[in-house]
Amino acid sequence: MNPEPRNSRVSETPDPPSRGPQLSEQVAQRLSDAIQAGEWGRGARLPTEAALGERFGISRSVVREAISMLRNGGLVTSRRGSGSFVAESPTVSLRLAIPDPDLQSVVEVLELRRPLEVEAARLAAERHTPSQLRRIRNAMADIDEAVEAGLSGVDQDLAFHRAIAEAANNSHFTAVLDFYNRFLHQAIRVTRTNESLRDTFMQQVVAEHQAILDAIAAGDGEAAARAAATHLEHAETRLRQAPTDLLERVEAQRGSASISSTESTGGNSR
Amino acid sequence: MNPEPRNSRVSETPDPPSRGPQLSEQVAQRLSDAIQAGEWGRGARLPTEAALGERFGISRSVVREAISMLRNGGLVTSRRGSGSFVAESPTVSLRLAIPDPDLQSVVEVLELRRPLEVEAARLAAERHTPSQLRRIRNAMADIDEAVEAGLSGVDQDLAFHRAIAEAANNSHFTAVLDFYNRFLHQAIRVTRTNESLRDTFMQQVVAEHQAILDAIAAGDGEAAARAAATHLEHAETRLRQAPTDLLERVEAQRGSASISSTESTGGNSR
DNA sequence: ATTTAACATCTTGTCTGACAAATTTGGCGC
DNA sequence: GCGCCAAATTTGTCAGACAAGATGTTAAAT
Repeated sequence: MNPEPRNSRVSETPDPPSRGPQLSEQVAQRLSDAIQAGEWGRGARLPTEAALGERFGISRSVVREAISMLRNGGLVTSRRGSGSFVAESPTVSLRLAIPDPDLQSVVEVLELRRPLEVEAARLAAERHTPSQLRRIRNAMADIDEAVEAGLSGVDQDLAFHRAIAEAANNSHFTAVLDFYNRFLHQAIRVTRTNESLRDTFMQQVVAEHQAILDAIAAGDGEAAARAAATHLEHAETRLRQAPTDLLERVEAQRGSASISSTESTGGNSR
Repeated sequence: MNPEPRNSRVSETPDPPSRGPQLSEQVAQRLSDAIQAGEWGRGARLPTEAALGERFGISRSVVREAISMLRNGGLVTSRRGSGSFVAESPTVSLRLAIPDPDLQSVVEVLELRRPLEVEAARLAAERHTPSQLRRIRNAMADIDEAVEAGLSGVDQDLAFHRAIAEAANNSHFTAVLDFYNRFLHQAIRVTRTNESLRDTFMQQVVAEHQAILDAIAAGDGEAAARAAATHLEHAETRLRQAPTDLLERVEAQRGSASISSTESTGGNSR
């Protein structure tokens, strides 16, 4: 029964929501700024949704959307019945678009990965625990097994490299390598499943893997680094040898499958 | 005493929302899964919020929250009046918590950064454009300027390293280094502002920077890599020389932020 | 007096309905 | 076919209500 414009209710507008792109985004931005300005310290409970709505002159829905953004950004956490809190450990996030992979972008990613894997191999040689070394060996055996079973062995290959990164005992290596693995997964698979190349390649790959493993087992960091560097250089060479093939296959796959993955919401504990 | 499910209103439940942690999260997960399963291809418009609500047996609010999560995760985009669409280029995200910096975590990050900066220096030597070299020189001059002005020069120092990463002409290097810079910013500042150490340190730092710059300017990738490696090893040494100082300062900064009762069971599920 | 149990209150999560704003669609005249 | 306008569609925002869970207070019990 009140067809008046929606903002006439505010006799004294507490804060005129400036017309703009997205109201909830503006609010999220202002809240984010306020948090980083230290208005509420780490772990502090921030005002209730109703209070924030009044403060910004908006409805609770918008406040909830804004807080949802901050929550997804890792800046706040919410507990039902209790409130929303500034995160104890704010997070920064690095995002990577996953377009249709082309040779250029794959090469760029490999360029970044190479020094990381080399260093990871060096650290793994120096720090690996017995169980970690065992896991690397198992991963290598899994590759053979998968290949003999006629599979591409891509997942097992990635698992091998991941086991090495784990043995470096520095979680950042696994995190970054996992991150870029999501990007490389498809591209690697494309080259590896190329039938004509697989047989000759696999011999090389196995030998190179063995060299890395031996160096790590021997605790020789320098040798492990060299072996890893060699392996990755050869991997790039192998990739470059089948560029047309790569592009063909990618093109064929474009229509149906959307390659991607985002962990928008974290893992469920149960 | 009557725990009748709140969904008794639905005579035929289209899809019983299983009891769980967060309803909207479940829906977001299921939507994410459906997208990755290819139910809707890239750029496709997904069903209206009302339709999704009916499909999952939930209200539009929850659908909106779920879609909001996916949107923040870079998986979908929404256009008012038009609909919500699967993103053309989905993204993966890497997240890093920024706790109160302790020596251990800083060292781990530096361990990851070192091979990246070394490789970036090598690539910069081989690929830099004249304007990029100019920018590196300017950044180095800015450090001196800032230090003479009594500032810490931290921002200028980071800008110097960033200019090198830019000259590598591989965007992933700048992205990852920027990412970890957010983490290191505070820690570096703490050590650098240590008055007693600054004078002697700055001479070393300037000399090491100069060596990197000369190698890059000469186009000598190997020399640039060596100079960068030396610089970063020394940086870690300098950091380790003032561990107590670091911890002191960090402790001093914690006071301002009210650290309320830390729930033992609290933890963070994400 | 201390511990335990019930209660009142507060806060976020979800539901429902409505309207606003922007886009898409269809029809109409030409 | 093309341009223009109105209607239908869809997301964004508002408003109010209840449910679910957490917190703090009070009363009871030992």
